Amino acid sequence: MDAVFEATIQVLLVFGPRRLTTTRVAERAGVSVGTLYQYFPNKQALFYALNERYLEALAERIECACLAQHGGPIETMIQALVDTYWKAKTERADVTRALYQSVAEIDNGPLIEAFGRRVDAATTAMFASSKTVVENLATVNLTLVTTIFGTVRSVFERNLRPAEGEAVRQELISMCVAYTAALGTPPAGTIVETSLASQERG
Amino acid sequence: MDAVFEATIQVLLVFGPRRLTTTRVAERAGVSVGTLYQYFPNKQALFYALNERYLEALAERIECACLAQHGGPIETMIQALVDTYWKAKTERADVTRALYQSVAEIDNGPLIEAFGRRVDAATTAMFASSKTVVENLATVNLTLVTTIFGTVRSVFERNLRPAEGEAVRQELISMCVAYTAALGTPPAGTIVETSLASQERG
Amino acid sequence: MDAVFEATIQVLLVFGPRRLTTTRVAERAGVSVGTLYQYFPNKQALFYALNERYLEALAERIECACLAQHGGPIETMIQALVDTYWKAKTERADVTRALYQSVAEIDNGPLIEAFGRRVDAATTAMFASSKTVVENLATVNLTLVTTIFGTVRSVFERNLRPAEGEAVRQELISMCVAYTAALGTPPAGTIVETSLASQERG
Amino acid sequence: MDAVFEATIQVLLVFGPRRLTTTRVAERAGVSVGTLYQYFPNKQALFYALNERYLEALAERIECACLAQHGGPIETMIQALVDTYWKAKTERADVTRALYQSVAEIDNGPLIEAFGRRVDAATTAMFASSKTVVENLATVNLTLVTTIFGTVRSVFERNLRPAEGEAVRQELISMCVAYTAALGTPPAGTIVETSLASQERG
DNA sequence: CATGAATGAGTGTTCATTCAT
DNA sequence: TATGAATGAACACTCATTCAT
Repeated sequence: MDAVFEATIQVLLVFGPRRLTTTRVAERAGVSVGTLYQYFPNKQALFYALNERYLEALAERIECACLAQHGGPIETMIQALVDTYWKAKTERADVTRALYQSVAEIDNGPLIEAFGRRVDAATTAMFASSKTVVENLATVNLTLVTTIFGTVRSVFERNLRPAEGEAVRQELISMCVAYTAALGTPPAGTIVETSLASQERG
Repeated sequence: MDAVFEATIQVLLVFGPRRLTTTRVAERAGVSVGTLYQYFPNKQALFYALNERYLEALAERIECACLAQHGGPIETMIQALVDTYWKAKTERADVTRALYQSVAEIDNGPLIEAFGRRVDAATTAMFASSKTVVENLATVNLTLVTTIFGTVRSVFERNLRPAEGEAVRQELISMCVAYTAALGTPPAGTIVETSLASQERG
Repeated sequence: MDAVFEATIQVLLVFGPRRLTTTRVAERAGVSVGTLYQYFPNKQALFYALNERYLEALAERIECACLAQHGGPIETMIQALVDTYWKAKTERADVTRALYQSVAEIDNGPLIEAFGRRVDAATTAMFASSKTVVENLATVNLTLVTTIFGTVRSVFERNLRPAEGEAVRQELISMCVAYTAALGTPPAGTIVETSLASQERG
Repeated sequence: MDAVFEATIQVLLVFGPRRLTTTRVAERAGVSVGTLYQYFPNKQALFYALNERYLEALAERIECACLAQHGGPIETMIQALVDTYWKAKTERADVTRALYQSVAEIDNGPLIEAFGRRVDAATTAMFASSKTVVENLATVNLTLVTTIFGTVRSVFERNLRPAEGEAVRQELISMCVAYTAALGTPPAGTIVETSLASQERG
């Protein structure tokens, strides 16, 4: 079973989503096609399960990391969040890349959506536990999570060199920290206006 | 020709990458398959051209927007950058989604890479023209661009509701502004340390 | 197209319904599988078309034969009917056998039903044109047609030797003639009672 | 064992010959596939046994019915023969239909042939015991049996409504009786000529 | 004996690509 | 140059059969 998932990733990386065949996956996993179809009713189910499993593990990991930061300072929270997500995506970059490709096989939209909401909940709870009171936490949290997710994705997509990726990771933390730090004190005279402020008026 | 590109996007959206066939694209474009193959030697070439064309237009648009901000305040630059990119991706969300799916057909990695570098150059030039001097501009710029690219992608991927997307867009601007504002004045006593500083020492 | 039908029959006879594959049919027909699928959307459609075409031709042939007998004596009508049907089924016994086997591929029930009704109509019209008035013509006709159809089928199914088949054919005519002849004069004192009589009373 | 046969029929009726699988049969019969293969070496053997068993039972039933009529009047014999066969086929119409479909799995030709010959023997003996002497009994008997077999089959195949089927059954008896009654007295001046006469001359 | 997971040859069907018209 | 019928390799999936437990 694990072998099948691993094989799927390998085939995805070596052959790409177009030339991934159930036969090839089975072969690589060291089982027969028939066996593959005893585990998964069809090809899509295999991909769905692969994504589900991956996102489940990732969600748990993030939830765990969030819980560990409860009550701490917001900067540490952000750093922990970025680091956890980044590490999870980076430590097995091949898996990450493979899963990005699996869009060709299934529409993992709903899975990603659910995953996002789940992480939102965990991080919101974490930030809410902070001593620093954040106004409009829902929006701020959504922004942080979406930004972090996206930046990691973009680092992969742009195929940044390791050093560049590392730099972006550290800067992302700074960015998020600066953002939350600035939340309470909007600098007067700026053109820029946060949605929080505008929404409060509107 | 344009009809073919448009048809490709439509078919991609309606049928998904798996059930996209050259015949269907040709049909939708109002030409015969044979004609399609006179324009493009094969299916991949069609997708390559589609992506290339799209990214070329997008790059130009961003370059243009950057040039317009030369010499201005950094906040306006950021706002312009985010707005331009966001608008480009949002105004034809269907195309954006379709192109995200085209990974199944071609590995657009190199195209995206090149596109990123080109945007980097344009934004770096823009930021360099600002009165505010930014230390370690390359890294800062890379972070900004990568973050902006990624966040937009993530908004699509997470399928955020329009209001949420809008909120994230505005907050992203705040975030980038706060980040650049904080660059000159690293708050003492923080755990967080920017990669710039650490790299300068390392 | 005709080649495909012919090939289907050949493959059906040589390999049987289980080992009939679209590839084999195409091969035998001298075309590629792809071409086969341009004529017929799927395997079942091929079989449906084959049956439809065959039954259509057969129905026309019978209708034609029936028309030719209009106004004649009933004995000649019966002989013509049996002979026409018998000849049609026998002259290409391979086709007949092949079609009997195609039940495995499609449920040709509706086709057969419609064919039967169509023949019923033709024969009823023919018998109605006879000088001999037949009471309860609908039932008599149904019996004649059903019996003739069935007997031919049974001769094939039982794999009777040619001489036996021929004998049965001739006797079947006698039987049908004797039946119609006896219709007007039910022999007194018989245990047997025709449904006509019983229905007339009931 | 009986459960397996019953299950086979059920699966045949519900899924049709194409989607009948050994696994499904085993499942329905409440045993494992392995067990199924201990009873029957392969799928064909199962079908062969099913047909054999059915035809054996049917033959016995007919033989029995024939014996019961020995020495009686020919009309009663015919009625008994038709009724016995008709009832056997009709009382479990589902089984009858299922067996008609099993042609896809095995060529039951030889079984049917043997069955026919066996019935021929039984009915010939019966008719021979009648007080009425039938000339050319072999041919007459073959005709009667073949006609009866076929008519029943045709009633199923044409999917006649119950009332129609019943009418045909009664008329079939009349027909056979009329046929045998007319055997001794060939009506002068008819075009029709029985094969008996023609063969005797030829 | 009974089980049912594992096997893999075989099948229906698709679709990128070609080429005669 | 445009066409679209023809091609056939490739694929997802099935199912009769085996055999370790």
